[in-house]
Amino acid sequence: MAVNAQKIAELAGVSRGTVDRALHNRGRIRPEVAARIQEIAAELGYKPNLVGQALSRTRQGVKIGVILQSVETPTIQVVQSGVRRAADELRASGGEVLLRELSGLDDELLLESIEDLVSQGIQGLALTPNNTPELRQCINGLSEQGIPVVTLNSDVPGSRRLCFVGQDGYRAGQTAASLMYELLPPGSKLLPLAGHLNNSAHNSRLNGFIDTLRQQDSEGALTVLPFQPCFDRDDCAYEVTQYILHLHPDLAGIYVAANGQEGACQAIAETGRKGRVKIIAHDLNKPNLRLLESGLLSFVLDQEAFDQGYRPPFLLYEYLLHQKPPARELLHTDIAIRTRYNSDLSGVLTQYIEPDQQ
Amino acid sequence: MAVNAQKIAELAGVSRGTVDRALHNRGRIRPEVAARIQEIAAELGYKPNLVGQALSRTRQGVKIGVILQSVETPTIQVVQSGVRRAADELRASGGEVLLRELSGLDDELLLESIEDLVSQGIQGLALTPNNTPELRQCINGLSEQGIPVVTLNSDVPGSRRLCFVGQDGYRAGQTAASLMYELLPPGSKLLPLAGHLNNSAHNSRLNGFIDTLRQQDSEGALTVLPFQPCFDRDDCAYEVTQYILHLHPDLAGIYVAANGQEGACQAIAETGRKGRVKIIAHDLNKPNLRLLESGLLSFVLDQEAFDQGYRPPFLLYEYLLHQKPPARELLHTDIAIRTRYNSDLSGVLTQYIEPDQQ
DNA sequence: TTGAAAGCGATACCAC
DNA sequence: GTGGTATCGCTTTCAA
Repeated sequence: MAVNAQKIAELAGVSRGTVDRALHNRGRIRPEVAARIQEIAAELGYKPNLVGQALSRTRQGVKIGVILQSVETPTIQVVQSGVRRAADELRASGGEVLLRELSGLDDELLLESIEDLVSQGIQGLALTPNNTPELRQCINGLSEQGIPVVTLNSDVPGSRRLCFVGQDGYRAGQTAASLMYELLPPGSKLLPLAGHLNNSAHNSRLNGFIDTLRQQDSEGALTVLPFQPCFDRDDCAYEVTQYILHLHPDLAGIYVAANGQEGACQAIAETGRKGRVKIIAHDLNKPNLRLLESGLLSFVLDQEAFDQGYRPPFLLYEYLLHQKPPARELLHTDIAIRTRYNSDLSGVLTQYIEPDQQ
Repeated sequence: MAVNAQKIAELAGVSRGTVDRALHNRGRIRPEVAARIQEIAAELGYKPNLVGQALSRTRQGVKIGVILQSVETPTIQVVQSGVRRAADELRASGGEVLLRELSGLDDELLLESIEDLVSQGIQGLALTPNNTPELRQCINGLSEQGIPVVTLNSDVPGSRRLCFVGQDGYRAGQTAASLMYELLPPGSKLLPLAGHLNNSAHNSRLNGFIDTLRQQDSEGALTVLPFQPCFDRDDCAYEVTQYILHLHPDLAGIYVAANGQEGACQAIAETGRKGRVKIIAHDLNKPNLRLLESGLLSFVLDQEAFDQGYRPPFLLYEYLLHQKPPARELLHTDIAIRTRYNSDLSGVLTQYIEPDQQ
């Protein structure tokens, strides 16, 4: 049987309440008594029973707010299912999750939603933020008010958020680069396709990709063509790919840093170059899984979007209930390299990539 | 505020105790009362508060046994750190984990350890089993006694274990095959290196690998040389690789299904074929990470050994405390494709692959 | 500054 | 069959 507060109390000749105050530096206790109690606790290797702790604290009730933007996109829908799962599980532990789902990116609407949730009495907030000065200020303000904030999927670097949960885009781009390096013979020509030019998450992927290829040793070096923006549109990607194929019939690889992979794949398929032009894209979802299975996509780099929704409520819960901060300020989700054979393990993944489930 | 047993009791005009019996079909209750209570509970969407439930049950105390064999191997050491972490976390919830660490594979010693743990009063057991008739019988026996068993890392198929947590070797082999298929030009020669001929886990990798390559369409087909056993020894792998290189100077890829990757890599490096012969091996550990970084290994397929140790104690805990069986009988850990760029995310992985930590 | 006691939610035991 | 009550471990009043 593990030691509990009662045992320490007996050994110290005081009451449980006193032990509690000593161990949590709550004051209202004679210093020498506190010291002795802490000594005894350390000696016995006392660890508070988290279940008891949690149960006791449910008296205050833990209320956590979550705001997701761009819920119309497949990736955020996976994030969403992670949040829902977390909400379910936390409910079974007396926690409450208030979820707001917003379409598109709208700073004003976002700030309104925050206001609303705060007025509902949330004690912690997780959200997909916009990287604007207003929002940074808002996050810092909440933090000062004692409402910890977790950013997810995208970050506001340098703000006073508790932590960020999401992909390390630069690293993901590097990973894509190393895959290309393995896949293609020296001297091969590579085309990077960008999304919107002002999307910082996608840009860091692109930078990671390009930087890494530039660093390759000269003997195995690949030729990187200038990147082309596609605005996350398949029709643009299709057109660009066709055009580049025309200019460079010996094109050997395409890296789709944002969206548009279906367009690029179509162009490759139509020109009979399937398998001869290797394509790497991001995010495991239904269409991408099909492209993997058809052999048009060589790899998909997944950002584990489910985790990005699932973890933040728990991180806040832990922080609020046990004062336990996250292990790191940046909690980068795994960069999962997916092929057709490791994309559907025991049905675990399929439920994540199915956004229209209920 | 979520509904609790008290509220249901009030609405039904009975006591909490009666509600409890009704909801858990414990008998000693008038059927019509039970029915009414269940109806009310369903209507209110009652979910028992898991924290309260857990706390209540700590009175009996949950004692879980874990037995690991071959603790001298790097992979099992990672499993071990997963078990230790789980033990720590469960202790904070009133659970107790009794861990037995055995060197090598020894059926007799294993059975003794089981006996020992059972006599200590464990209510659930997780272990790395040998696939022998005696052990199958033992597992079935424990299961009948009401002691659920979880197999981990390797399985005893068809036994009455609660579930298995570990790699799907066949799928892993398939993944390796698909990587080779992407990496190498049509017609390339491939060498599969096996471990011991009687290791069923390693054999299923090999089968997955060979089957998948045989199914490739003829236009992109690769040539698979007869596999060579290396007995998990680097010196054997080194010798075999040198010999095969001699016979087939145009060798383009090596798949190390078991161990011996360092020997194979050395042979490739020494003959100046680094990068020209692609090598894929299993399990992310210190030496393999170095080989990845040096570029000798193209990919490492990791089996997430940490999870294999971490999850079983929780699965048993959940089962014992809330009668909640695992989602599936086979809980296959992710087949993680690792390159140098996605092998060390935020330090999360490094602590797993560092077996000699405390 | 300290102790005693009342919860948190569910379960188990003992009366009736 | 059913209700009452003690209990798990901890936090938080309220008295003293």
